[in-house]
Amino acid sequence: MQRYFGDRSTAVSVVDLVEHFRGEMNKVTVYRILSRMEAEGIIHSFSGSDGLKWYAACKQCTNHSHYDHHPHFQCKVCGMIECLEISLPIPKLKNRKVDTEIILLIGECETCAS
Amino acid sequence: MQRYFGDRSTAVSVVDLVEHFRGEMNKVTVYRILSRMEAEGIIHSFSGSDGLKWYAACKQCTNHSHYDHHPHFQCKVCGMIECLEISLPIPKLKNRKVDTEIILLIGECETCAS
DNA sequence: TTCTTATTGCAATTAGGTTGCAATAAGAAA
DNA sequence: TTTCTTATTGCAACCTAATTGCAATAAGAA
Ligand SMILES: [Mn+2]
Ligand SMILES: [Mn+2]
Ligand SMILES: [Zn+2]
Ligand SMILES: [Zn+2]
Repeated sequence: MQRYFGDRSTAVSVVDLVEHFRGEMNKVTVYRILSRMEAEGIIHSFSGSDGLKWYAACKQCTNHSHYDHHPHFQCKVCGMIECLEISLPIPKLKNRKVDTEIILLIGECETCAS
Repeated sequence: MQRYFGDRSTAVSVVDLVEHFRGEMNKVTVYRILSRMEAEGIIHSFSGSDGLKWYAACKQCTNHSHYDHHPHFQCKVCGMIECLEISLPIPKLKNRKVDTEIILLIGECETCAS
């Protein structure tokens, strides 16, 4: 599982992971390893637009602080999701205190757009 | 159900709706009416940070075009979600075509912050 | 009324995700 | 090596959101 995330730069849904490791390990084990790796700061998770859970490798996270508050981009054609190493400004709202923003940009990736 | 959304300015999760109309109508009916109202442009839906489905009244939608591409704000204390009538700039990405952004701002609402 | 379509209730099912518990694997201590 | 202890895994069962099939009822048009 460690190797799986080490070799890829894009995110992967839990559904796909369970399918990928089917026959090799139980789906409960997949969920548990993912939880462990997230707690250790190796990967981070987020919800896709359809509500499914996705995971991706962390680039600058430790088990004490997750630097995973970055936007993600999903291609509406092939479904691929990738982490964006950019930081967008958090808008200020009157009478409300905003401290986090969850952003999912949707469009077409390089492959699907050409 | 129409009245329910007409009287409120915040979003409501489907779970809460099913609970609210329990005894009055079947949960399947709740889901079906919501689908219908969304198709008619009366309400719009989105996923919360936990993956649950939420609905809110549309202010400028028709059955032909949904103007529901606005950010939402969720209070991490009371869980309330509201539509934000602001539009944030869609960032440009190299080699990718971005046409939609799903944004959920998280923080504390006026009531919970004071 | 009669025919036709739209809506609803209920049970069953699907799908993502979790929990309990026993079995096994891995490590440390002796 | 042997023994004790902890961590990991498999499997079945369970939970909850959401969907589907189908019969029953309601609503409208003819
Ligand atoms: Mn990421
Ligand atoms: Mn909204
Ligand atoms: Zn693509
Ligand atoms: Zn609040």
